[in-house]
Amino acid sequence: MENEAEVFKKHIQGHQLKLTRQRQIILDTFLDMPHHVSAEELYEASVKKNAAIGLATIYRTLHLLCQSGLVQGREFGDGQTRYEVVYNHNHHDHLVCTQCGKIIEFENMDIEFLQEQVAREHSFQINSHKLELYGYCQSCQKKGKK
Amino acid sequence: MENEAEVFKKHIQGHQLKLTRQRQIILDTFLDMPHHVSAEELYEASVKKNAAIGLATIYRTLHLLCQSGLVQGREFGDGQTRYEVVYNHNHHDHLVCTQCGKIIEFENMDIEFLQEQVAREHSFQINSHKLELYGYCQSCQKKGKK
DNA sequence: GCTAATATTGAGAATAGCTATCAATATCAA
DNA sequence: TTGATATTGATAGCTATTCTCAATATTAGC
Repeated sequence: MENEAEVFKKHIQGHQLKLTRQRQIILDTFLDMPHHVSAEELYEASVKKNAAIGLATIYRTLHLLCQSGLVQGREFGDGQTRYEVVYNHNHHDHLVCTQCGKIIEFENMDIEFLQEQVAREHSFQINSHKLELYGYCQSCQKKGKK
Repeated sequence: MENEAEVFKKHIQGHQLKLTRQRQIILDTFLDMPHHVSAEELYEASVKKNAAIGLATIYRTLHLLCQSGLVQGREFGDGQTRYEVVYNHNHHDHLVCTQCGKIIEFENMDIEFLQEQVAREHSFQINSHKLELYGYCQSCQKKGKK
């Protein structure tokens, strides 16, 4: 099984792209961060490692990572796209706390199955889906009661 | 059972707001349009009825309609928010064709039930949720095969 | 039906997140 | 090492939406 860096390298080589210092730094930084980082957060973390990286390069590299199948972007309603590694990870959906912004991942095969069924009923061919449950996490519920 | 205009009027009166000509025109226009219109589309349709309406007022009135519980906004990944009437409508989710943009609504109580269950497992209190299935509708599948 | 207090308006400036542009630079196959 | 070319950072541009503000419309109280 290849690791993430190898997958990326293979994608680069297969598309007459070049493996630059910036791309390596950005990928390394991304892999070290928690899930669901925004472009801005990745930019700040990358700049700490190497002052000479532009925001545009962050966006360009994130697109590349998505195209290589390593990463996927999601919008959780706060206006900015957040990115997470999908390579070697099971598909999952999210619980989003609208109070503190916490994001919890969950997997549920029964829901996935029912989605397929709905699609069949409407002769729809599903490529991807997005399920988010918005509300209050356990600790924000407690805070609300104070 | 109150109609939409009455619900809106009640919301206006209960919040020391004023029932203006523009707000009435915008609500009427909105109710006459199909589901999932964008602010821009509503703006164009409203301007046709009365040339002196600004885009800012459209956005402001849409916020009001959402607050009154009549309307809800959704983002389907094309960058703009689309609005639909939720008052007097059952909750539903969407199949979105990424080729032609067609949006099909569906209801599925089993999925809703499983969502509640997931929330309970994570001690989460759900306020709302969003489920979209992206792919190709029946006619775009056929076009693809040509 | 007036009038005064105040909510609302339209126009355009401002903002946020992201993408395009371009001259300078780094990469890499030969 | 070199030369063709992919990439870069800085910044201008873009789109959807929100903010600002002086002018105007609405409405409660008389």
